Amino acid sequence: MTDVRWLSADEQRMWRAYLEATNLLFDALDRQLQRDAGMPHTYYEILVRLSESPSRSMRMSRLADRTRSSRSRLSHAVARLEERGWVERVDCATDRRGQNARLTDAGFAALAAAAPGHVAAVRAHLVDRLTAEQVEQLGRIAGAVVAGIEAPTSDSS
Amino acid sequence: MTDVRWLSADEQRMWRAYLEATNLLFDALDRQLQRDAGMPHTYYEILVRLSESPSRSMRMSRLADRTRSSRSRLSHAVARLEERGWVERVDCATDRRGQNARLTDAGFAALAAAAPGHVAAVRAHLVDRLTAEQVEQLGRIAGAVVAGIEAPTSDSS
DNA sequence: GCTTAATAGTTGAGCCTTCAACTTCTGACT
DNA sequence: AGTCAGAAGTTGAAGGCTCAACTATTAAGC
Repeated sequence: MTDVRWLSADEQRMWRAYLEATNLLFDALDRQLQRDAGMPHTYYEILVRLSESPSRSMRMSRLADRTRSSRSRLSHAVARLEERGWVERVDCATDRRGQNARLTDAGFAALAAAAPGHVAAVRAHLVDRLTAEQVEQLGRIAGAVVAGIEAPTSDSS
Repeated sequence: MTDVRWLSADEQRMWRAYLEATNLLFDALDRQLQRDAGMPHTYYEILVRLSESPSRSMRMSRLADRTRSSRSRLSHAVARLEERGWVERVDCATDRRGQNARLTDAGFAALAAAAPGHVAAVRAHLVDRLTAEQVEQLGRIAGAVVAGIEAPTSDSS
């Protein structure tokens, strides 16, 4: 920790470009969803995960892991989604501490209404701007980053 | 807009991996900065941009553009930074509407103190997990995304 | 069986961001 | 000079996120 390994010129360029692209992209997607579907992207993801479960419901902690969200964040989010009638909380049968979040029909409808516009935006801003090769490259790069953060190497300070 | 071009399996995989990686990465970086330097990443970027200006100051609107931030966000942020004594507002000489944000010595010191830990985190979580080739690939990909969002093709609905 | 540690989830305060006004000033046009 | 559209910044309210407590329940160790 005594002397710092600064970024090289190439690394610096990449990092700033990545930062810029990601900021722009996420802002654009969030704005599109907020405007056209009345929800932030994190809520959209929650609905997606629930919709993919056969029972359209999932344990809170599992849902938090899947959406890479803190339990606190998820708890607040589900409370909001419940107010809108898009999600219900159901007590867990086997564990009295547990809660299941269940997607309601209204929630499914909201998701179905939001999806086309969102996918179009993801295409317009990201997927359709890349070659098939780049799609593969980005997938690999993202995988490496996820693996690195999930399995902290050593100190992590 | 009548029928939707959903993502292919490959595209879907990439998109989710990218989403996951970016969420994890930005959360990790934000937490590191907040914990060790007491500032969110957006504030760090503001300080960086100011520090790179010869006069250590910049017009508010220019700074907003450079940091990809809304004017409102920047205004709030600079207010916060001013409270901490890291930035000062200075009236613009040539345009009475204008304000310049100026990095103070204390602000520069705070940035200098924060930088090593932040760079180490960027390395640990991103740069050092990629090959030189991947650094170049990601730079190119990010550039394409930025170009696409900056120059909206057509409808953008 | 009893104690203790760990898990599941919630809550409230504080902070950051967004959005939509709003004020002030400049520049262009007449 | 006079008008008026647009630019520069700010502000306050509303909503989402983080952090640190906190409750309730389960699992583990003795």
